[in-house]
Amino acid sequence: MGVTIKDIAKAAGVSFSTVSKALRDSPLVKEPTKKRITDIAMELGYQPNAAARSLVSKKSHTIGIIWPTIEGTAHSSLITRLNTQLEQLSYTTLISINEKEFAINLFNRYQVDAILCFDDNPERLTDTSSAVPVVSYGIADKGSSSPVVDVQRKKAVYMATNYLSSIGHRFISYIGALNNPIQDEKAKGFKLAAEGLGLPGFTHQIVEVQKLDPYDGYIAAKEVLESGERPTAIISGSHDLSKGILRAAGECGIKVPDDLSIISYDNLPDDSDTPIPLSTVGVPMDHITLRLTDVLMDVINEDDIEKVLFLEPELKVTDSCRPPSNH
Amino acid sequence: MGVTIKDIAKAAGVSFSTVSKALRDSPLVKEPTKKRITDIAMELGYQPNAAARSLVSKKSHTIGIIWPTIEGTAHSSLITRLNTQLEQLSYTTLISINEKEFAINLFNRYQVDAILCFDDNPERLTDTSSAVPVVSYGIADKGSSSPVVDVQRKKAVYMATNYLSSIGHRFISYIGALNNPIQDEKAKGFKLAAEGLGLPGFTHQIVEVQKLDPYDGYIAAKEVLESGERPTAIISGSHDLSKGILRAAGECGIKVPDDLSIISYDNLPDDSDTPIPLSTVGVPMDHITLRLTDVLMDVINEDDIEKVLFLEPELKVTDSCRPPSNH
DNA sequence: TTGAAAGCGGTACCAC
DNA sequence: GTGGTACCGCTTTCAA
Repeated sequence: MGVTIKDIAKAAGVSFSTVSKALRDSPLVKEPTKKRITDIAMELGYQPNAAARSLVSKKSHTIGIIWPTIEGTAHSSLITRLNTQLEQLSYTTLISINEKEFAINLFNRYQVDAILCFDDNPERLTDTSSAVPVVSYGIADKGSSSPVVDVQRKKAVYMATNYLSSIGHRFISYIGALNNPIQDEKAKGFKLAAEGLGLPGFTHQIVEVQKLDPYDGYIAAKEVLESGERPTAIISGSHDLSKGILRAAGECGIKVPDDLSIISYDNLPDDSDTPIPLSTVGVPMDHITLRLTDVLMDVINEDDIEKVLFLEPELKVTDSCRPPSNH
Repeated sequence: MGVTIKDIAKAAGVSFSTVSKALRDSPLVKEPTKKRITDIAMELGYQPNAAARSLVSKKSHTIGIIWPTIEGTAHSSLITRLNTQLEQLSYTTLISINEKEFAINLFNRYQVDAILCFDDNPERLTDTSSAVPVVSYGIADKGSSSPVVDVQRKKAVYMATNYLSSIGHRFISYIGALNNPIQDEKAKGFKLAAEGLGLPGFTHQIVEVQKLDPYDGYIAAKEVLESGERPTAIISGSHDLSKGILRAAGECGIKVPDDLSIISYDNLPDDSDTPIPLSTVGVPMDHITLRLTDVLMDVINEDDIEKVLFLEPELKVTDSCRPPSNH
């Protein structure tokens, strides 16, 4: 097996406790000694043993992320950012794709300092006991005992719907998935706003897709736009869906925003991979990353933590939105 | 912090070494004692400390997977299967999305038993030194010192191309990505076969896409099929691309397989989410999973390991292929 | 400024 | 069958 501090101690002719201090850059070791030791460590390719270290220090400087829905690809971008951000706070990230309970146990055994759980199914109340603090990214749940960060998807789509009606739209469609609680939230926001408006002659429509790829948006939009009576505005459940919707509009000879307004639920910064800049609504990814790492640091330091943290969605209106032309 | 075997020992009125044995189901402990101890452990919610355990046993029963290209979503399905398969071998899986060198160091510190690296960039020769054995999934590379499992993407597409020409096709298009070495391999196989055929009047064409979503396949196929002279067969770089291609064909009034044959590069089992069953070529996902876990177990047990393991692609011909109608 | 020694939570090998 | 004890590699007092 690998090189230990004892090997280094022998090579440097000092005691192993001196090596330990030197490697942790302790001021208790004289500079020349320190340099000699670090040089030898480098040369020998020393890697500190995380097991031994976390055993004694009770800290691993590691965050465990539970991500059972890997195949959905939903959170990959957020996880990448979190990984980067945590690295800057000198934490490393470990991911498990096992289901919640199993992964929590796994990370408890590994003594990670905190766990972040992407739980698409917040319903189950089974609050697995965990010595390590757990933070969930999902939907605020009254019953949950661990902190939850909620990006208020319902509110986001609600805001978008109200905005579109406020500038005159009277027939709005929502295209999105309904097949899990997270996605369903968005549709709920749409329904809530549309039904709440109570405007005479106002029409709304929910079109379900199974996946959130551009392709699904394309298919759904084709159906919507080729039917007799068509909406003057579409709200889409994701950026990718919107790409497909844009293409469908193009093929149907429908101009955005002249004949059709589009708002996309989206956390991504505008990466301009669409023909026109899309109007979006949602909590910007950077906010999510920052707040999530904040909460993780808080639970690690046992600071006072609010049980539920609602992040505020933002509506960014661009050229993809305009009052309907017939008004 | 958590419950330790000493807490259990105290509660059960036995020594902590007895607890250790009982929990590992050693035959050296009398049944009633064992039961009493395991009951107490359960009640107290005992979780063995992985750090302590791997420190002394030098084994963690954990495999580290390095997956820097998380956002590409390419390997998610394979990773899910690996996770399941390894679980059955009583290994747990930990994933890092950091870049290779960093992740290797991380997993070395964590004393995982073996590392599996999804390295899309096998060119860089920097063979990071690792006390833990590393297995790569990628492209066989003469220089590499650690075992590589190669699914021979080039050969797979080569086989598909030759098959299509053997049944009479004289104009074949390849639709796929070229933007990384892995994807490029497939295009190389196509080119190699097409140019090697040396048939008079044989035409081939490579159409590049940036991503492997159905949408990209749709766009590319539209272009190909709407041009004047069009191919009688298309080989596609992925299952998802093929879905888009099928749709494009449908919209252009081109019948598969009557007017157009399609073979898809694919490792997935037929999940029949296409209107007609697609012909596929590639190493079946189950083979990959099995061989990969085999190799991992081998390196762990220090069995003799072949440095390079080529897996054989299979061509599965279904109703999406047929000789061109004008022949 | 350095070294010695006591653990951290387990496993495994001894005695009894 | 059970308990005692010596580690695993490291951090952290406390003495020298």
